[in-house]
Amino acid sequence: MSDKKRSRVTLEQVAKHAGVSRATASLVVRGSPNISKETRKKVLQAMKELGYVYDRVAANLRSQRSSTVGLIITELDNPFFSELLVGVHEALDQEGYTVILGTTFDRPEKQDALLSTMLEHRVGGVIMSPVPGCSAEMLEQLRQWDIPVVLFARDELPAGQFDYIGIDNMAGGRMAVEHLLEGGHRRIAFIGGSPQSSVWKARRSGYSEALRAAGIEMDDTLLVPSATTRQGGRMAVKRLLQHPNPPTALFCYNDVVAFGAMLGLKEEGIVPGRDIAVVGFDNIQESALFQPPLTTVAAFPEKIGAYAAKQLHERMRGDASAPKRTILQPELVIRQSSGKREEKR
Amino acid sequence: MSDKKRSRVTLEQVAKHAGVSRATASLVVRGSPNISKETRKKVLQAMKELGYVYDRVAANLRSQRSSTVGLIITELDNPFFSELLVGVHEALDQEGYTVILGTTFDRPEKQDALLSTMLEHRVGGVIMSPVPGCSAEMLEQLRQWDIPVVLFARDELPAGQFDYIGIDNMAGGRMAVEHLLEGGHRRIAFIGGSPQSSVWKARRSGYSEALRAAGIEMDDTLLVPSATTRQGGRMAVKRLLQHPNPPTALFCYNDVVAFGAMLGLKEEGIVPGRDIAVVGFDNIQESALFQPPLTTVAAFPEKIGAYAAKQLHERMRGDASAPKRTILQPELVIRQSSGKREEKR
DNA sequence: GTGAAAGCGCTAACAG
DNA sequence: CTGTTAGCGCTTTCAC
Repeated sequence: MSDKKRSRVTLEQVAKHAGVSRATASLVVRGSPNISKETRKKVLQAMKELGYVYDRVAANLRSQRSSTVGLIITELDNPFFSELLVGVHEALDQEGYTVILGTTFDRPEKQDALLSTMLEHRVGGVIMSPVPGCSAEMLEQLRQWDIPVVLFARDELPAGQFDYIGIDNMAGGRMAVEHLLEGGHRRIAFIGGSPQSSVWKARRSGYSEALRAAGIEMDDTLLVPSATTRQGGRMAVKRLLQHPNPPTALFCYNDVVAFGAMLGLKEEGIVPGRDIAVVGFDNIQESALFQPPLTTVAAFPEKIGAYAAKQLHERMRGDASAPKRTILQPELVIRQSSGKREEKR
Repeated sequence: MSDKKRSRVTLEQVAKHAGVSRATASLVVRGSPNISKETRKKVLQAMKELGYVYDRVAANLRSQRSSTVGLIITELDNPFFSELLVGVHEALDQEGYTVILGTTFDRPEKQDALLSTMLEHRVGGVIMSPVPGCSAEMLEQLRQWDIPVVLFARDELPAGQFDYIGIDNMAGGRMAVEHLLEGGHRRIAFIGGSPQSSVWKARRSGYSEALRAAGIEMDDTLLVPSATTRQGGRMAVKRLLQHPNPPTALFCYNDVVAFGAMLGLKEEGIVPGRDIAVVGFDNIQESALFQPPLTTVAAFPEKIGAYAAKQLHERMRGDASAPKRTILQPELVIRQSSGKREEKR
């Protein structure tokens, strides 16, 4: 908390300087059309001379509106999320909102704390990627408070209560595995990620479904969860290599895990894309540049972010219709890590 | 701007419910010690029952303090900046500040607009990575307004006017080039980045100095600026390959450019780390995982961010000493892209 | 220790 | 078109 007390030039002073009333000056500031050209000019002049800065906080307090929105993200070190952030942020910015940023690092307490802080700061709405295990109290409070909340990228919260923007993770998982099946693979592992998360469950369903459709029996020993990091992927692969009957292909929870996995493979002298096929998920920028370039399922983070911003904007403008789920379709991007020779750009 | 008008539970209501005055309730909320245990309990109880949420905005307005700080970053798609963001954000958060985020995309007008918005939102201070060509007016206004501003990562603004945290780019450039010289290279190009930027100039000075010290004549045709992106690095390399007397080593403006450059080289059948040496700058996470792993100059983004946050905090607490420059020392991280066989971890 | 009154900088309603 | 009055939710004197 800052200790400085600052003296602001107030509208009052501007008004006095321009020889009008405070109310008139207020109208000018807000660009009301019902002001004579001359008065406006006088006031604008006075503002400039005095170095007036509009006090949006005071204005919001008085008018009971808000020009800020809260943006809660889980982690920034995964490029998927920073791309997401770019998308939302840019869109919100364009709508004229000021964004208050919060990072949960995937900790529920942190998320609760951030939501509280944001309420205290009178945000007009919140866009968030929820952590698994979000406290019920907090949700209840949000609902009571009835400030619009848009979820994105993950839907850990009870479905149907809030708007949600995300991609079809199940379809994505299916696509990835079908691609591997087409490549002739029969033993396909699903590695990385946390089984508690809704996203993991969805991708895993897609995986299972594709295998089932191909008449392949599920082998739970090929399910190797891990931290959602490079290191996690690396460890998962090492464990998998101990397997008596190891897989010939890996479907990775996401691209970051896939990078880690490929790193681990290389360390063991196994060449991804030749000795073993690897598919990721997200299509973050690096995936095109990794060696070998990563075959992956594109999840369009920036697009998701932009949609989420748009949805929140509508809610904040009064749209009170039932919560809406917007599900984008993922796309398979075939590169070399899955052993195919085609290159799709 | 949200249209919703919300009804908040006010302190007044809490006070009434608890049978005390508003002032007393206020003291309780802020944890004043001069309150009897009993009264406190009553008030806390009332707060809970009514679902009271503290209105920090109203409080700040009245007390003329601020609990928010503005954080202005230039681009998020470069991991260097997202790592920087993590560092600052986390530190600010720990000090109890709420952060308002802005992205300039390296456009001066955008930066001006963001600063204005932040002033309007009564931020108590600003941490920013300035764009080249920051308007003089804005600076003047900031100074007049006299809200603490801490610059980081880049110092485009007139030196000595604001606090600055960064690394020694010149030393970094020198280290990179000296390393290449030790590898026996004589024709070393400096590619990527924008010559207008202070960072570019500093790295370039280090480059020149190292060459001069080695008695090598500068060859300006080996200076190939570009967009600070992978694509930029890729294009720069392609251009350089047309050179009648091409370099045997590349010092890249930063890691992202280096990745692009290596990509471009591979496309031409040239193997970085064997046929040509490549050194980057920043040491972002990916650089350890690229193929070949990138030799680079570590710039410690998270550390810079944390320092910047700390510095701002002190200013906001009233430290009025002269502007301070904090320059961290970079470190060379040798990996395979520069042709050495040692691996430093 | 607690209460009453004033006011942060602005907007909203209503007069004129 | 412009001015007057009231008050957003809180903190801050200053009494008691």
